[in-house]
Amino acid sequence: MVFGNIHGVCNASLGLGLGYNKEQETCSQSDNLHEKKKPSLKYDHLVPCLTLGLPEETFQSVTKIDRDVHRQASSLSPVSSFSNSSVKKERESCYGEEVDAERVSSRACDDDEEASPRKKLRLSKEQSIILEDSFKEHSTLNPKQKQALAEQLNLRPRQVEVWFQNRRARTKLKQTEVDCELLKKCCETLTEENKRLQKELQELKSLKLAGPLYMQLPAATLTMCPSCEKIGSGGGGGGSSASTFSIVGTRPPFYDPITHQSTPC
DNA sequence: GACATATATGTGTTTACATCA
DNA sequence: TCTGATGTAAACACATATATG
Repeated sequence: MVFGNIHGVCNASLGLGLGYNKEQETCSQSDNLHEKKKPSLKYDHLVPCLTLGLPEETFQSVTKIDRDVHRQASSLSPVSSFSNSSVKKERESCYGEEVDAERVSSRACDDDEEASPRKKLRLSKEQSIILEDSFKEHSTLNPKQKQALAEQLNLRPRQVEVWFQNRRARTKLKQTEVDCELLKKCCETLTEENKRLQKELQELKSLKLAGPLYMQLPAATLTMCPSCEKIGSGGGGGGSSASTFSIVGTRPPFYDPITHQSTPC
């Protein structure tokens, strides 16, 4: 998510985005058939980040999901799941017996599932707890885990799969809401920052009109660039616009409202 | 009865893999 | 043997339907 040029500070754009720590997640799965990584879409480690800089520096948002691992898992799996709807329909009609058998074993307390084909399952508290715990461990399941959970909970693998899908959706929704709030706050902060910068720019322009800036400022007001560690002379050999010094007492131009750190020139 | 939530279903996309020319 | 095209299966996200409290 990138919001470029929200407030348009001169030629630089403001990038307002959500980032995430790319910390390596440890694979908690016991049956590491396929060194499964968690999908990067997972929001648990998203950390909001604001960038104030050139467009090319704007943050690249959540990367494409690494699906490879799931494919590998699926290809290795002895368990067939009816995830593809068309296939599912076909198979349900062809293998009705199998499906019915699954239904019968799906829930101990559902005696008359034949009566209502879409009677909604209500998970018991224990089942929910186990599923939640499992979800905390890993938000996606490989076929083996799915099967094991299904057996443990006396549910169909499909039900476990659906529960995880819906659970991921809920997590994402909640995270989106949190992110939205965060972005609003960031936006407000940046708006204020933009105002301040505009004001500062006006002041600098007015100073420049009156003469070279460095001639007007006491030496004590010049600071060293944290990046190149030199005091820029501004209008020396290059362009005066690339000045590397800033005025003490004001925040540096590229101020990160989140980290409260300035970006070096 | 309206509403929120949980569960289920349908659809489209992506990817790995197998097969074939 | 290598390579690109093609088909298939599996898993997912997402939207939506529907049962339930």
